[in-house]
Amino acid sequence: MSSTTVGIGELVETLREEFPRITISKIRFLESKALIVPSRTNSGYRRFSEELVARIREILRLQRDEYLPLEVIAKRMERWLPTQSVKPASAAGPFTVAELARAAEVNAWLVEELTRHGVLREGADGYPTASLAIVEQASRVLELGLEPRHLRSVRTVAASLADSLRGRSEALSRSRRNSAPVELSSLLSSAVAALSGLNTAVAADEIDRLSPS
Amino acid sequence: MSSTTVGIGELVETLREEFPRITISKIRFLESKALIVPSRTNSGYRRFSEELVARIREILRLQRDEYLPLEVIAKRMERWLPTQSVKPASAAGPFTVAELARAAEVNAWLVEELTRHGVLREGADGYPTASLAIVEQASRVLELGLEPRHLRSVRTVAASLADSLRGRSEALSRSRRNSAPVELSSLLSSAVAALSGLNTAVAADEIDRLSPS
DNA sequence: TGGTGTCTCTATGTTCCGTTGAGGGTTTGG
DNA sequence: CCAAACCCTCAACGGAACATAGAGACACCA
Repeated sequence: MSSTTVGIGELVETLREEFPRITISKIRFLESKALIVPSRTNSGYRRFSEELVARIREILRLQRDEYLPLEVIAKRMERWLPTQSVKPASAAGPFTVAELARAAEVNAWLVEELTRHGVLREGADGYPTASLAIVEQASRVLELGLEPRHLRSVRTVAASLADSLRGRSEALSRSRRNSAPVELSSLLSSAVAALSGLNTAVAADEIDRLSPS
Repeated sequence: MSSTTVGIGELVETLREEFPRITISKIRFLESKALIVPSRTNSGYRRFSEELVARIREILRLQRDEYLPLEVIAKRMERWLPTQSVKPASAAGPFTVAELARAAEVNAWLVEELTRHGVLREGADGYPTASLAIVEQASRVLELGLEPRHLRSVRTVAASLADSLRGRSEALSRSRRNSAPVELSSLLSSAVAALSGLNTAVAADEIDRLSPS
């Protein structure tokens, strides 16, 4: 129950490895912008849980690698990471088809289509929580004219990606000093960013192939 | 040879449809930051070619949708779009395997692997110019531990994407007042951004599936 | 020729992203 | 119990990026 927490000094010490320019005042600044909500000791000192440390890493990474303004990061993170520990979660699974469709504001048939094509996976007790984000994102893509069947391979890619990242994460964990669980989600973000660059390049080539200028 | 050009007033008029807050002074500002280099009449008036208009659209889109700072946009665009019309192009195809490997600073075997798995396509006279970007992006992805074979499906997705976008582009062109070729590359960027959101969501689900917390 | 469009250049404004410093509590260990 | 190290809040400051506005002058078209 009682997971470990660190103070702001130790936190910055830890983060400095990956983000050399981090400072205590920047952490406080992030709190002032409501991107993080550390807990406090009785005397008012901030305490940072492991979860929160991971969240901060992700915030810094989004800022560094994707140049996102903090406001946008805040919006993006509120979907899938708790500010502190308890999340009302826009909605939590497992879902039924109807619940999922309702939560994502799409037709039930879309959920079924996505399932048929393996984009969504249905667990024993229904669709897992992550399904909601998937449906939402998929519907954005489909607005562009793609068909659900075109999305089949997304699952395939994701599976190999996840697999290779797990391996990498374990390797990193072993090589580092000690604990530092090396957040999978952080690795994942980097990987997806890289993949999306590749997607762009190949799609550009594809367009070129079909209608060479 | 002599394609049409527009003045700065007409340009802003045109862009306002998609970017309501655009102003003449912002266009001049973009030029001052070297993101665009319009040609000039003898008397010094700016003239904007269709190509350049497309480029400006893309700049504004990157700024609006992906929140990129102008400096980053500049860097990103210098790869694949001409500032004006002639591009030195970091290198232009068609390439041989060796040339491509050299330009992308990778081993020749990687080029061959990528070809074997359909990520790269070889034209009659060699690898097309777009191949360079593909190899560069792919090598970034592979650093994360994926294997070339995992990238197979990237081409598949890109192909359906390109196909559906072409259809959409034609539809849009027809429905709009007149010319406005509706830049494929701009549509493409939006689509890839959407796809990358989906990738993230599915990969997160995949990680969750393998090691449920 | 006059009205509108465009030019350059300089000044001003806004927002984001922090940093600094004053003034004052807390913790730890010798 | 006291010093050194750590942490707190709050308000002021600062720089860079992103524009906007206006003055003064030339260009273009009727």
